[in-house]
Amino acid sequence: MADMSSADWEFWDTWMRAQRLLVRELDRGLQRDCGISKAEFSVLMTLTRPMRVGELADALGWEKSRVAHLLTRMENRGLVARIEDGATGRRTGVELTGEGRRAAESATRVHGATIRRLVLDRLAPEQAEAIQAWGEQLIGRLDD
Amino acid sequence: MADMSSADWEFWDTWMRAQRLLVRELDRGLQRDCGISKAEFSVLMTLTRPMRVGELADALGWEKSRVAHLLTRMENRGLVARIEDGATGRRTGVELTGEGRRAAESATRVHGATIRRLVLDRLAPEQAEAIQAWGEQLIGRLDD
DNA sequence: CCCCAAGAGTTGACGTGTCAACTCTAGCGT
DNA sequence: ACGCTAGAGTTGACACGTCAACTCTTGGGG
Repeated sequence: MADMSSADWEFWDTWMRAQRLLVRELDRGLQRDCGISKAEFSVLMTLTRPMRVGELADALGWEKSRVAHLLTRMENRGLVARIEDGATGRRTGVELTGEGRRAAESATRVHGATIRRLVLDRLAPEQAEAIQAWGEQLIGRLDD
Repeated sequence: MADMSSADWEFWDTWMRAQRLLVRELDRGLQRDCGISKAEFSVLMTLTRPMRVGELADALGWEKSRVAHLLTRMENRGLVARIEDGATGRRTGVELTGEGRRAAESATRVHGATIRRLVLDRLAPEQAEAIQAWGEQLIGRLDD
C-alpha cells in the first residue's frame, strides 16, 4: 500500500479544517439563536415521543453514556423529563417537556435555515450526490 | 428561502453521522497505535521547527487558548518543550522534544495508512473532487 | 426458592474545546 | 522617563464525549 503523497495530506488537512469550521459555525449559531448545542438539537429532533434511554441512544447511533450525560444536563435545564414508574419509583424512560417541544420547533426552523444557507444552497446536485454516497458508504462500513 | 425537505434533513443526518463515525475511528486508531490524539497529531505535524505559540495557532487555524491547553498537556507528557529566554526566564516559544519527534514519525506512517485505507482508497475520483471543492469553498467562506 | 448472569442505566475520572478574564511585556506618544 | 494600550500567552469555569466501573432489575437454571 502506497504512502500518503503530499497532495493526499493536503486533501486531508483541507477536509478536516473545513469540517471543523463548519461544525463550529453551526454550533455557534444554534447556541446564539436557540440556546442549545448541536447534540441537544439532535436529541430534541429524535425524542418525538416518550421512549427508553437505550432506544434513544440506538436511534441516534450514540453511546448510552453520552446520552445519559446529555440528558442529565438537559433535564437540569428543563428541556426533558425522566419518566418515573409510580410504583417502584424507578426511571423507565424520558420525554420532552413543553419547553423542550418549544425549543425543538424554533430550532428546527432556525437551524434548518442555517444548514440550507451554509451547505445545501452551495452544493451542486452532483456534489451532493457524491458526498451522500460517501457518507452512506462510511456508515455501512464503520457502524458495527 | 425554502424550508428543509425531509430528504434534506436525511442528507444532513447521514452526513453528520458518517463524519462522527469516521473521526471516532481515526481517533481511536491513533490513540491505540501511537498513544496520541488527532489534535496532538496535528501539532506534531505542524511543529517542524521551534516557533511561537501564536504562529502555531495560526498555522493550525485554531484558537490560541486551545493550543495553550493542548501544549500544556503535551508538555506534561514530554512531547513538546517550552523555550525559555535565558535572561528574563519568560517563555518565547515551543519545540518538539526527541520523544515528540519520534512519535511524529511513527504516527505519520500509521495514521497515513489508516486514512488511506478508510478514506482515500474508497473515494472515486469524482467524489474526491467534489469533497475537495466543497472543503475549499467552506474554508474560503468561513475562515474570517 | 435462591443465586447469578445479562442487560439497562448511571456515575466518575479524564481529556478535550470554548469563552471570558487575566497577566505580562513591548512599544508608543507625550 | 512615565503611563497607556495592544498583543501574546495563560488560566479558570464550564460543556462535552469516552471509557470503565458501578447499581439495579430481571429472567433463568440449579
